[in-house]
Amino acid sequence: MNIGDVAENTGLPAKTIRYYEDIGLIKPMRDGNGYRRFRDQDVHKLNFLGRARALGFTIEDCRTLLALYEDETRASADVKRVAREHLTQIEAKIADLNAMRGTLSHLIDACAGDDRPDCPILKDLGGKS
Amino acid sequence: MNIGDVAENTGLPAKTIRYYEDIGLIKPMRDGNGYRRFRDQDVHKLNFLGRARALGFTIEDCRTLLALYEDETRASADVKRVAREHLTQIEAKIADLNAMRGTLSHLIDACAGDDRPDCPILKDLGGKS
DNA sequence: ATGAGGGTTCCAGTGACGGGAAGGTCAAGG
DNA sequence: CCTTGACCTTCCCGTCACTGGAACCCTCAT
Repeated sequence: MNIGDVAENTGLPAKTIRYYEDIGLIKPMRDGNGYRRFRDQDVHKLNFLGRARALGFTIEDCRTLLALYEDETRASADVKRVAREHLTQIEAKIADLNAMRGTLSHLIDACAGDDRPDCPILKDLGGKS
Repeated sequence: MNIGDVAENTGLPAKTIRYYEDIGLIKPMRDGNGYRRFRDQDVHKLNFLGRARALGFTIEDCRTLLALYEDETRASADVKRVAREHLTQIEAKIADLNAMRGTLSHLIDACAGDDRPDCPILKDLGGKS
């Protein structure tokens, strides 16, 4: 399989696939003409990576998870720890965003949104609360 | 005021303040020795920027908001539009993160987290659901 | 004179790619 | 045989909002 077919199959852009090779996540073979040749195992890894990235894992987490995936002697505790730490990050981000949303929607509700200059949003940002 | 005092007053790192000057958000004066000299209006702008950034507005949004802030003839509708668009982005992000959190916590709950290799997290990422 | 503690500029790096240039390869059609 | 168009390759720059660090200047106290 060439990179275009793999891109279509995995849903990952060709650029991303090349990037993943660059940083050593996958190691496809090469044909005589220099084209990358992807075996099933490469495609499988890419699907793994795509799903892990979709769950928000960083590339370094993905590297770790992939290594655990390939290691038949892994302890599931190691996987779980990585996942739990990531979950903690996600929850922290959600909390931050919820705080922003709360403040913002409050301010938006208070703003007339007409052609007059008075604006509680700017008033708040300006510190005159 | 020199940059160090401004940094302390606003809570913004000196590096960030220099960056904001670089990209034209503020235009502090210069002393004879080349040091930046910040007037109250500069400090005020920086506080504005700090608060807007804390609400998650992009730098370009901040530029827009600052321009509106300075424009006595603005329409609050313009401010509100910027804020609403940002709120939409935030809500989209929250939705994404909530979806991730749901899947992740599900998988984490299903994982024994012991020294055995069996792991529903990896099984899911591997596509064998 | 020296040292500490400001300040300055400029360059490189972050994460995870995306855009685009310049060029090699391949299969099909005229 | 030649061309065309769709692939593929590498390489470098840009993103966003900074952060770190090097190399250097200024000021004041000892």
